[in-house]
Amino acid sequence: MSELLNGLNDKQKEAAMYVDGPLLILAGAGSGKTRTLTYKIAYLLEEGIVKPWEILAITFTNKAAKEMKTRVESLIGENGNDIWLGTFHSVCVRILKREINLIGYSTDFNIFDELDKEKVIKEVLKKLNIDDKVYPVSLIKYEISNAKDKMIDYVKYKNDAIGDFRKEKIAEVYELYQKTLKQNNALDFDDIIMLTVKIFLENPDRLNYYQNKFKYILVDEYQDTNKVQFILISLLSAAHGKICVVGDESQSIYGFRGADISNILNFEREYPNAKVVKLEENYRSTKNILNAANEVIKNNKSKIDKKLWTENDEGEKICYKTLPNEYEEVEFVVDKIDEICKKENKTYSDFAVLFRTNAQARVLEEVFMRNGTPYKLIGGLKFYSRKEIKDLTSYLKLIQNKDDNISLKRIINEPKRGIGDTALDRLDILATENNISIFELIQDSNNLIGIRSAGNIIMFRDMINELIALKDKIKISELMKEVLKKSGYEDMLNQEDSKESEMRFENLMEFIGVAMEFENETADATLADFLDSIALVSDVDKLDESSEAVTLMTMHSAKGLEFDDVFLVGMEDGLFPSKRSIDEVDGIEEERRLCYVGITRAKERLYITNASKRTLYGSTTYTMPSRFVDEISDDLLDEESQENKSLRKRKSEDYLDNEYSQVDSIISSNNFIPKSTSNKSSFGLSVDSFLKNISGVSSKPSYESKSFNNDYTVGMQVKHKKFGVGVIKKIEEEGEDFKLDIQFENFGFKRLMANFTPLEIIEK
DNA sequence: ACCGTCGCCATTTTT
DNA sequence: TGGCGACGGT
Repeated sequence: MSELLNGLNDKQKEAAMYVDGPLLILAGAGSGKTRTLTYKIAYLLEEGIVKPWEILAITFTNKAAKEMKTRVESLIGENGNDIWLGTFHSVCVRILKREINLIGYSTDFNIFDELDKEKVIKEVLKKLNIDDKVYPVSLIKYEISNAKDKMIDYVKYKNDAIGDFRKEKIAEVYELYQKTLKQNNALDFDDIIMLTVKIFLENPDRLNYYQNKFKYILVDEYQDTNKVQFILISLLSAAHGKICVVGDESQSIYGFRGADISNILNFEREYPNAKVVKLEENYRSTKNILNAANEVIKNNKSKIDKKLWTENDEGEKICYKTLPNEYEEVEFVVDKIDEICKKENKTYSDFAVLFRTNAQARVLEEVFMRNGTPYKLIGGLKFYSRKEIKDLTSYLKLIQNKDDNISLKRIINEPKRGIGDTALDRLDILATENNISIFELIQDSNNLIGIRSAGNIIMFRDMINELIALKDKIKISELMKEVLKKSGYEDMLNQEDSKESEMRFENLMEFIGVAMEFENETADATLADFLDSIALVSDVDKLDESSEAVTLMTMHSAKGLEFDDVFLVGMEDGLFPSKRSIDEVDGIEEERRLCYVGITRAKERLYITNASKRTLYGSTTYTMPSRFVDEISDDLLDEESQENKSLRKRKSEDYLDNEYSQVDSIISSNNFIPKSTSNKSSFGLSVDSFLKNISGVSSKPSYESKSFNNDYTVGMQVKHKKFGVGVIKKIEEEGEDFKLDIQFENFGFKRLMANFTPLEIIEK
């Protein structure tokens, strides 16, 4: 036997070496799952059991795929590139690029993101004269996506809907939506998987080819696979059954997206000869943290019998703290981080703050910035959904795929070229009538007779044609620069000459930088490849562990990651577990699994916090601690936290009896605040400040307001009382304030808010 | 055609 | 709270 596997424990070794048939690895959090998978691939290759290109390995994120690839390479040498290693989506796109013409799409296809999708649905609703108040876009999006996850195309959906008026309506939308996508030669996320399966089902020879090609299949995070993904994997492994899936049902947190936990629970039923290996030793966390996780998850009914243990130390007790409001909650976090950093030899990247909803991110950002604590926020405002990035992408998508009407509509009048809605509507109708794309329609100037902006449309068309001619002659990054020049986008931003337009331009430059990086990494990089790659990246993929900053993200995004010290913030019933999950039995179980994921991210220390009063979505409420906190027994908490726990329990009851009703009665009995209209009183006082006046409680701490300060310029030398001398590298507008990126001589890079930071200007 | 303003609405998680 | 669409004025 090879020495290769010496780095594994017995169970891991057993899992790595079993390659004869279906294998289910039940891998608890922190049990060395990725390690086992990596070694398994290395073992397969080194033993000569399969060739690299005969391995199909599917991970949950691109980042995980990349990591695995490098690790395999460092274990066995240089041929990791030939392995088919990627997410379900990236692997399927790769297959579709070869096979999609079998189902009547062309290989130039574009991938539509959520925004494109919504646009199409809105258009369809309008065309079908369906009221989007009765059938909201969000609902339809969800219905279509759900159907596709279950392999239900619009024909079947329509059949199933007979007799149900509502469903019949939705079926109509689904049908036209799908036809529109096809006409645009575009796929949405769900199509990528569903159509791949469709090709296999309709073309046995193609299925056969890939069945023979992939002699060994591995799937990571198996608990998060949905029905179509299950079918895909089953089809591909049907011939030889050489399949290894790894997962942990306790970490299944994507049920809302169609992930089907029964895929993993019933694996042994699907594959009766399957071998099962349980990895139960945890290498990540202290005993206290692990016990807390175990205590929480044991309240779930549906789980496979499995208990994590560790030989690590007990570690510190868990800290549970309640703060008056969400601002002070985060201030506590920031102070704690500073305190630990000072005391111990830790860097900011050892910390993570995890939260349930993205809406919480705003306060986190505000307080971190004000305090000068470097942070990286994952998710939230996505780079690729910024207007300017979407615009440039739309140009590229149209250049790549002339049938993409959605992209064309987005940019035909961006920058403004005097082509308005009336003209566009006419083009749209005409194109639909002739069954061609809008871009094709405007190739013939005769089609534009009678349209006032015909001249402008012709100029637009010629410009795009020129860019199309350039497409294969120059590099992607060069093409992007050409687009910005020829389209007048660059001129538009220059003319605007505001802080905002400057920022937009910088974003575009950053985007071009991404393209350059792509060109360097990928041999023969085509525009299509680039567009696919940006459509399929997630925010976590871009997480840079090396940069010294605290990671702020949702618990969902945190899956698969680990940090020394973890803060779980906003642990309040209604927020976490979320209000909407509380009624559903399975809902609360999924939330509990999410909590389990959150807790098990921590290696050394775990902080759990909540605010007794929280303002979210514009309304302020008094909160109750999360039920998950109750599930952690007292002996795992430090003394102060135990007190807080019992106090808070009583206190929240008190709130309901006394304080809350008191405040409530003041509000309702007082004529200052008209209940029906808004939360502003006739004196312009918000409920917040009103409450502050009567009770001395405020949800936002008040800060001394300084005069509005935007005297700073890039390159200026400044002095901060804590960080000393530094140079301003970047200024970004942020509401009425400015973010300043400053490189300090002794304290490194910081991001500060101009209005909250006392800075002395040393030199201009 | 364009731009600004108003009011309504939802509001979990995302490959 | 804020994002988005509808509407109306220029």
